[in-house]
Amino acid sequence: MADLTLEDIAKQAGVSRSTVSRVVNNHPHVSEGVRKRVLEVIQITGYQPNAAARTLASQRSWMIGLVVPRSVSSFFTDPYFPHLTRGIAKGCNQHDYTLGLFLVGTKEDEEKILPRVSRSGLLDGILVQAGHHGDQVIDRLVQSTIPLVMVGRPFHTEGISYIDVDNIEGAYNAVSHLVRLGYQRIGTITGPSKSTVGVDRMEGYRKALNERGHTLDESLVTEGDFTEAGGYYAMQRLLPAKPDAIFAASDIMAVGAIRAAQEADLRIPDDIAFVGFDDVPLANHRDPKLTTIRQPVYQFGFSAVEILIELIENGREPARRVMVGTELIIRDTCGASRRR
Amino acid sequence: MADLTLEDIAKQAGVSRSTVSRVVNNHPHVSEGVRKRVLEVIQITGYQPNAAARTLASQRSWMIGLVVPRSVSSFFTDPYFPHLTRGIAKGCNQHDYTLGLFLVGTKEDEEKILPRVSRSGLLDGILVQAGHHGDQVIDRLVQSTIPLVMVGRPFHTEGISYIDVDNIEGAYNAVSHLVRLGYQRIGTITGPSKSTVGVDRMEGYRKALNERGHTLDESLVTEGDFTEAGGYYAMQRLLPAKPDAIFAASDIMAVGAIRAAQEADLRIPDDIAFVGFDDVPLANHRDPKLTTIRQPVYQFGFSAVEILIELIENGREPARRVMVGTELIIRDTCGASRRR
DNA sequence: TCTGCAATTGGGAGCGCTCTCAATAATCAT
DNA sequence: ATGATTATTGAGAGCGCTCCCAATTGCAGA
Repeated sequence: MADLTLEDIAKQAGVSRSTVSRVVNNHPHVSEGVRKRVLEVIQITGYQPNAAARTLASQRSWMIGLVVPRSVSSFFTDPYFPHLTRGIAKGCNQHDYTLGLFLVGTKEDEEKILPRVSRSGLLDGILVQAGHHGDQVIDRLVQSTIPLVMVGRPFHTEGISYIDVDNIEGAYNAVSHLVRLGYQRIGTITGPSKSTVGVDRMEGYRKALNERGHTLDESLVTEGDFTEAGGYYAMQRLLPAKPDAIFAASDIMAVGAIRAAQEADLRIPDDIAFVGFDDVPLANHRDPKLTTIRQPVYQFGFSAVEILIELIENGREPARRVMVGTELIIRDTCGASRRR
Repeated sequence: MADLTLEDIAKQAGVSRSTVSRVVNNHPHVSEGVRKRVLEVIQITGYQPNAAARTLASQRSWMIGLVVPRSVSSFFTDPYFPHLTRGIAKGCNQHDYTLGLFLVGTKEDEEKILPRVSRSGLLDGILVQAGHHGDQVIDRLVQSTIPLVMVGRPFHTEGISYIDVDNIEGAYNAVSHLVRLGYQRIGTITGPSKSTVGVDRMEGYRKALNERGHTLDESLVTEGDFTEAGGYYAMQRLLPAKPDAIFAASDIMAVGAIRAAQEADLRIPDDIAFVGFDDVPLANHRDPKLTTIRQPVYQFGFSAVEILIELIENGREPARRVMVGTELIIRDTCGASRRR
């Protein structure tokens, strides 16, 4: 099964190594008869070309790496990652790439992983999940020469390729929806201001209020960290300002915020409305069901791979930028069904 | 930075390729002076040995693969996976292995992935997440010659190495706890009977009832699928049998079951008690907080890697088996604080 | 000083593939 | 039939490393 070489197949098929190589790689200039015969031998023997030898000779590993920096702590808590990973895995599979996973957990991990991913002969390209501003790994990776696509927009974008969800527009739509429903004191629980996700969703909130003639009240804005507990405490901070609606920059935070609101004996959506962001399954299983912004995470991962492959094949320049749209999912917590 | 070869380093340090190789691989028989000089050149130039060349020459790729079969659908819904993956990634990192991720989503994925993982020169060993009985990928992988460790016990274990959580004991402890608290009609929502996890947790339930003089009432047993919705419907099926306590084979199902119980106007734990399994963070953030069995998932993944590496280095025979223990986490839903 | 031995170093083959280039075979126009 | 042209095939070098073996060096003991 294993450990057959090109030469073995060649011998069995009565041709040369070169010819077998041509067949395996689907190159032209092989007569139909020979191609068929070689294919047959390969079929029977179950021959698989040796990955290392192929990589060494062709200088292409057909492997890409997904690097998740240390500052991406939501790896555990957020269903975002399983879906992203699935999309990426699917993309790799479909294009015959192997996926390497590099999770940076600690500073030591960082020291081991950085040299490894930039080592020649291992990866053809790298996908980096965007993290916090100033993350070591991201900064150092970006200046390597290997093709690279950021998943999520980084703070500094000069010359670097990325794919991102249109967070500004998503947040804008969420908040506009609340405005349209007539809410007057719309607060927000933002994501970390050290991440572009956090900043952009805040920007969308700001934009929606402005365009629709609301003034931004600082007492209705507070920062969360994309965790349930973070949302809970954020809501407690917001409560004194008497908001009648909240846009939470993530569903998980919305869940925490709702818990805090309920503990304060507020009814949802009668006393206070909520819109989240992400559309995690959880949000659809609770009562009341969460109105939210859905992002196509699976597709997002899949596309990231395709962009990277395009980069690998056609060069890094110019940098590619892709934005993907979102969708407003109206459920119970925004009160749309009972108002208007 | 990249594309330096051993030969380049050798030239710069005024020694031979062989000597540099010895230094890089920390082999003996290099004089201190030479070693220092070579190390210096490597330091300055940022040389990294070419992975493919090394793999080809040494027949070791220093890479292991994690294969997640199609029948493992909980990949998305369960926090188990992020933690497992983190543990595995940590193990790889610490032992200087690269981690390859192979998620099998569809039948087509299967056809692409199977040849790839068994291709020589790519992986030194494979970790396979246990899935359902009869899963193609698992069966075919197991009979390959490459070192392999199953994460979770498979149905047929002859000759194969695995690491597993002691599910029987965990479930036994959970149910024993309920018995001790005096509950009389203890029901269970099991996992799929096609998985050993499901079977074992059921076995623990059975064992606890038997040993403590309860008889097993079939109307108090129903099968779930490790999802929230599955738990919800399972609970609805159980309700007519009037259980006063439920052991759910996973927290996620417990959450669904609790929702169903609450909709039926049962108070928890006064009217009905719950114990889950997994200790997902979610379970600790809700009200009432879930009593559960904690499994050391991170450690589990880490150990799996170490077992695999041991296999790679010392051969597949004999098969290694490791069981890891669990811990009962007592919170609100079992009613321990108000009873006894 | 010389021999013997161990420690250190260098040279060479080879891992299994790709890819260029030359050789051969097949095809066609003349 | 002949030379020119093109399609098919094979040989060989080389990708960058490891590892064996032989050569060299250093040093202790006689």
